[in-house]
Amino acid sequence: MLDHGGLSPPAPQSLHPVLRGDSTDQGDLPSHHCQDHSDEETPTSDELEQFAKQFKQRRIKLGFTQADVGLALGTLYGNVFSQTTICRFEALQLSFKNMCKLKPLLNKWLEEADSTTGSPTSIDKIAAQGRKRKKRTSIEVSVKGVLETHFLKCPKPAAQEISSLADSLQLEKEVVRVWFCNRRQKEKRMTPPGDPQPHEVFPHNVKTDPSCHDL
DNA sequence: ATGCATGAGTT
DNA sequence: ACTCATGCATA
Repeated sequence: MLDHGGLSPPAPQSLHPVLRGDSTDQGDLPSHHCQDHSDEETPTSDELEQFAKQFKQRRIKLGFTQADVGLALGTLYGNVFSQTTICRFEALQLSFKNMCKLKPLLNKWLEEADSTTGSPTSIDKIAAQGRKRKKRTSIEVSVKGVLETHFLKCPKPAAQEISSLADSLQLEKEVVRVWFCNRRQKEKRMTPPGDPQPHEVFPHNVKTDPSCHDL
């Protein structure tokens, strides 16, 4: 009988076919049956955008920090997340697929948080990572500039090129390699660097042919 | 809020 | 060696 009066306001759902023809399929679920549901299922980038915005607003209104949410998700469903991840979700700085995966979780938390008026959020910490993490290498701005220039020229440099670059910049080869990996990931985000709030511009995957030619 | 880093899963 | 999800440490 009708929809359960949960907390879903008449949100304007802009349904637009989000089709991207990139080589590497990210989060394109094959819709077997043409039965579109109200919520659930793969949302569009626009929906994610709106959800993220509302999520942040409500979160703040309820007086929770990003870290609180991440922890709550862990104690509630077993999936602990860091402040970083929550922050990136709100800023849409994750890949489309990743956003889709986290949305249901955060949505659930929202329901609980605003439904439960003053609930004792039992916090539990399960940190046990005895690993020697390398200290964060601070790359100079000038060096970053050089790297960016190279990235524009060739986002996927070969191992040899990385070696040369690392040598020229006086950096560890591994550091340079990781820098390129991270840079590529940035490009794959929903909110690509350089574009504040486009309309529906998805991160187009350029055909990265290994034809960076001579050096 | 963001930069560099790790690790599991792929190609 | 790369991608992808995720986070410690830091700005």
